[in-house]
Amino acid sequence: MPHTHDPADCPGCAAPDLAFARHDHAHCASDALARAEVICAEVGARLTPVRRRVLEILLEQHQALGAYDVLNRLASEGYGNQPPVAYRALEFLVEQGFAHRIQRLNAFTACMHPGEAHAPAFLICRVCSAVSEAAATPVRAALDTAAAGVGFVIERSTIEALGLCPQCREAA
Amino acid sequence: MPHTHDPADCPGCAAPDLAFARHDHAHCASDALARAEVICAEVGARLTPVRRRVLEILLEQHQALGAYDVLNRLASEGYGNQPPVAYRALEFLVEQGFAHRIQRLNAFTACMHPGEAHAPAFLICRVCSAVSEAAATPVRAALDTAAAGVGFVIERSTIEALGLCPQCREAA
DNA sequence: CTATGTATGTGATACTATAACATGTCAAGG
DNA sequence: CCTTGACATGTTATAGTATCACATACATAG
Repeated sequence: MPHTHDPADCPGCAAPDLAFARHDHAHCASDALARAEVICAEVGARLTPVRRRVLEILLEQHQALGAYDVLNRLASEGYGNQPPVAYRALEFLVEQGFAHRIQRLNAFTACMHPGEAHAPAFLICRVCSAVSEAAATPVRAALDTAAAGVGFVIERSTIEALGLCPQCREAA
Repeated sequence: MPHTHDPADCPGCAAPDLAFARHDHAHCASDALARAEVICAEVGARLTPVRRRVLEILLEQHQALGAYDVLNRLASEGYGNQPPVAYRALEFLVEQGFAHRIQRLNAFTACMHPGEAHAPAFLICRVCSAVSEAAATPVRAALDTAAAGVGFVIERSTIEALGLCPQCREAA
């Protein structure tokens, strides 16, 4: 049941460090899914069963999953079990902005802010593998400035950081 | 013949947009190689024939080469022709800071500033495939700020941008 | 109903990367 | 000198990631 999204109402959205903070993940996930459905309806994209299921799988945790991890899940649930099945669904989700590819991990993670224009940076914990989508507007601005200085026009950017999340840092 | 490196003396170093600017590439490449030799001597690392040759190959152009591209070159010149040969040499070069891995391309490019501490950002032209190592200190600072805001400690960062270099932009 | 575009199924293959173990090389210490 | 140990390379095999190409199904507009 899609519902209007009020960030103030959403424990997940309220925290910028979503992936690293305790939060109502069921809400967080169902909300992202609902927003994806709304966006698809608006733009006429088709959130088919496989695509929807892949998004659900990605939304289960704040980590990145490899295409073959996704594929194994799909296969065990009766969907196709050939690589293109997973890759095509993932490609669709990335195109629509419902998921992001994490270059460093050759893996994919659900987008926590579908529909909102954003230049994301990803914070990847090397211990617990949590992936957090950080606000990167200033980062992207600095990158644009550096590029503009040499006459380069940026079309897509990849900003990823590997390190320790607050919890794992404290544990160490 | 190794020589002392004076940036003011180096047409390459003078331009921040090295890869995109016309420059004395022979000088640019031989200089980077010479600096790598000096650094190896200083830290006791061994720039063996394969490693040196791989660095020379990477230095031939301001583009990124895949491990298998490098391997093919090596094989055609009588070095080993198994993947580990290339991967080990590339790993050494990256560890020593003589080369960088471009995550987006699964490829490697020679470092234009070996020995100088730098948090590089890479500008990748999608048309001519040139890769430029841009000054990214402000970018990295913005990223550190964003990470610190959520208590995340960055250990390694990947900052890459895909787009159009000045030449290709003009041509389009 | 059927033509068309889009999505999926499927087999094969290409590309990227590492494990594991054998062999070679070189320099320091006996 | 020679041995020993650390590092580098050679080689086989295999793991992991991604795409091609073609067949089939499915939904919707005309």
